Amino acid sequence: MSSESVCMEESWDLQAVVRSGCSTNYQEFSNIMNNPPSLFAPLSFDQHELLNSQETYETPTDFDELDGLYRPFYPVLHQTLNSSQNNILGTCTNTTSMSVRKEVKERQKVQKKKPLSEPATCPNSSNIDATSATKSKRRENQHKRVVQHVKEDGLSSDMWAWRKYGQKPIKGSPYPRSYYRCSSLKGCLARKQVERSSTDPSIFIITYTAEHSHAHPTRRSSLAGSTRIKRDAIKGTTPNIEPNMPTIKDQRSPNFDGLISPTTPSMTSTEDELVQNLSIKNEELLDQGQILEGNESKEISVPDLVFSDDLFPTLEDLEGFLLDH
DNA sequence: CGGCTTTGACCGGCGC
DNA sequence: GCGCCGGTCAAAGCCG
Repeated sequence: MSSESVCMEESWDLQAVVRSGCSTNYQEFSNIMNNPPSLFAPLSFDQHELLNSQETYETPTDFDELDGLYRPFYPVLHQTLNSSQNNILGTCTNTTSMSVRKEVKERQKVQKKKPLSEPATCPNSSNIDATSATKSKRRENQHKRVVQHVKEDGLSSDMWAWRKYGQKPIKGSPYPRSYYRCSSLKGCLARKQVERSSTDPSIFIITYTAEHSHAHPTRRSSLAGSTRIKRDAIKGTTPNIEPNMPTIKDQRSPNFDGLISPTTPSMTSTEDELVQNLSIKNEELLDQGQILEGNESKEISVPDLVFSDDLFPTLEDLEGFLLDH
């Protein structure tokens, strides 16, 4: 089956796309270079984003200069990485956790947090009408989407911790859609929808909306509840194949449980370390102001490659390495 | 006991 | 304005 890639972007923040996709991470590239891609378990969502985002670049930045140097590596890396995670059939991405952080902060300023599940993080938000905040959030979620088509075994490639909060039958599809929110951090706006493809039941359509307001969770936190999730994934593999749902109320049927719970944070130690290094390095760079987020951003932009600043302490070193290869 | 899933109810967007 | 539909809420119950 050929790869599918669907990108739903209705009012896309291209700048955010470019900035986020261009974030340099030397540590991760170091890991990539030091560890053959075949050693990776399925990559995280963010990692996958890093590896698929160069098509989105449009705004000329400092990255463009290096871009030409890095280009020869793209096919190689993509080939090897794709072969190592062929369970992901296609993806269209727009953001990474780096650019996400600022955007989420901005968003949190204008959203009134629900007192129970989402403690207020911004005191200034208290005077904002909750209804309008909900509206804007829904609208926003509708506009920013990342869609992945994965095989069933690819559902485990997402190492974020998700908590299911709803399931709805979707008109025109025999399979229900499950709704998940990030459970790693209260207040994280990241959402995930999972539904089985009506045309190819072996394919799951995963739609991510909003972004995580935090770095990748640690192994401990990301695995919270994974036992049950795995159990549910096993017990719930029978899809609902009743196209005409009995319309009782809100088109929801009792016992309407046809979709497996897709979140199985099966992280290998290598990937775990890689992700933690990525998060730590990003934090460090952010603290040092090496990664700027904004129109005046001067960040060094490398789409598919992430480098170790131990290996390449300066850009000259990096360019030298690349020219030698 | 904390975190998870389940599921009926509610809400807003949108098309007619 | 109305109804359909998708997305979310929240109470209840389950599980380790």
